[in-house]
Amino acid sequence: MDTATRDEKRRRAASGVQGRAGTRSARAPAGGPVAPSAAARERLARWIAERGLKSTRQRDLIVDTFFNATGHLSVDELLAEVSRRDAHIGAATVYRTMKILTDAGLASARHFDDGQTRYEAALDRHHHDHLICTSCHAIIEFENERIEELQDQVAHQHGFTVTRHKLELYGLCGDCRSRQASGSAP
Amino acid sequence: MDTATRDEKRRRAASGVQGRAGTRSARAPAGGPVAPSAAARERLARWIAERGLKSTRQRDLIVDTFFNATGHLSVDELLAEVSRRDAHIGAATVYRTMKILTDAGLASARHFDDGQTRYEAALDRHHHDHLICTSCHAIIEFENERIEELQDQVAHQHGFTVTRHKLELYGLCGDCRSRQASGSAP
DNA sequence: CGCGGAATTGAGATTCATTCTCAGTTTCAA
DNA sequence: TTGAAACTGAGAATGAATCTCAATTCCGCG
Repeated sequence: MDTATRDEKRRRAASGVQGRAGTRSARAPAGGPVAPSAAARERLARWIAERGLKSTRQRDLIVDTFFNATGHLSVDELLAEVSRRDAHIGAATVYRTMKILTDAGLASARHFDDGQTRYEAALDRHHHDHLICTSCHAIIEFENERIEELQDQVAHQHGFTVTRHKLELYGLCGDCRSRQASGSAP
Repeated sequence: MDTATRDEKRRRAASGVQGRAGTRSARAPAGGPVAPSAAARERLARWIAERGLKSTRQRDLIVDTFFNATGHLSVDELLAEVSRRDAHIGAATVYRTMKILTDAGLASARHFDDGQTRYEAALDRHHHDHLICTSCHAIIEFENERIEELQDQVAHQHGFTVTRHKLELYGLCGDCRSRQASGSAP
C-alpha cells in the first residue's frame, strides 16, 4: 500500500512546478571556497561517533544527496532524488536521517505555508529569512540586521526574550509579475 | 534551535493542555465601543445571502461562540466550547463554518508552529504580528510600522511584490522567564 | 576474521489535522 | 406548502509524519 502512496508522491514531485521549488534560492551568500558537503560529512561523522550511532549505506546516500542538492527540499523531493540512486530506501529512513541532520545542526527545518517541512543546509550559515513566490514557488533568502534589531526591541517592550523567529514574505517575484502583466501563458 | 521545539509541540499536542493558549492575546486594541459580534453577524448575513448559502442553527451557534471567545482558537478548542452548548455538532461543521468566516474576511487563519490552524476575529482589524511564549503558549499581538516598511524595502530590492507576510517571534514571556529563574513550580 | 549485541531499516500500522462522501435533514423562495 | 438546493453528522479518506517490529546491518572485541 505504501507503494501506491510513494508513486503518488513521486508523480507529484516529478510533474509539478514543484521540482523547481527553491532552485533559485541563494546558496551560502559569499560563503567559503570549501566544498560544503565535505565539512558537513565530517561533522556528521563526529556527531554519529559521539553518541554511538552508526553510519549506514542509506544514511550516507541520503546525506550525500541532500548536500548535493540546492534549495529547500521537502522529504518527498529528497526521497524522489534518493530513489533514483537506490530505489529500496524507505521514506521513514529519510525522515529519520533528516531528523539527525537537524539535531546535529547541519540542516534546518522550515515550515512554509505548503504544509510540508522543508530542509535547508545549515552548515555555518547565518540566520536568514525568506521571500516566497506564490506563483513559481521560488524561495529567496535574505538577511536584514535592522529588522532583527526592531524585533528584539518589540519583544523587549513586551517583556519577551526571543529565542527564534520566523519572517516570511509571500508575494510575486519579478519574473512572475511581468509574466502575468503581459501574456497569460504560464 | 528548531530542534527542541519539535518535541515540545508533540508533547503539548498530546497532553491537550491547550485550553489557555491565546487567552492573553490582546483584543482589538483601542477598538470601537460597538459590540463586535453584532457587526460581524450582520456582515456574515449579507455574505451568506449574496451567494445563496443558508443560515442554520449550527452555523449561528458556532459563529456566536467564536466571536464571544477571546484569543486564537483552534478548531478543537472551538468545538469543545460549542459542544458545551450543543453536543451534537460535528467537527466537520466547525471546519466548514470557519472556512466561510475566513472567506468572508471575518476571521483569519494563522499557522503557528503547533501544527494546528488557529483563528482570530478579523473584523476591521489592522494587520499585526505575534509574539508567542513557548512555555505558557500565550500569544501577544503587536504592530510595528517600521518593520513593515523595511520588509517592503527588502522585497523591493529583490523584485518582489509582497501580498502578505508572516512574522512570529518565539520565546519566553516575562512571567515564564521569572518563573523559571526562581523556583520551578508552574 | 568472526561474534553478538545494539543500532538501523523497510513496510505497514498509527496518529493527527483536515477534507471528502453521502444519506438523511433543514432552509427558504416561490 | 413544497421541492430543489444547501447543510449536517458520521465515518471514510487523505497526507504528512511517527511508530512498531521482525529482519538486517554495523562495528568493537576477542
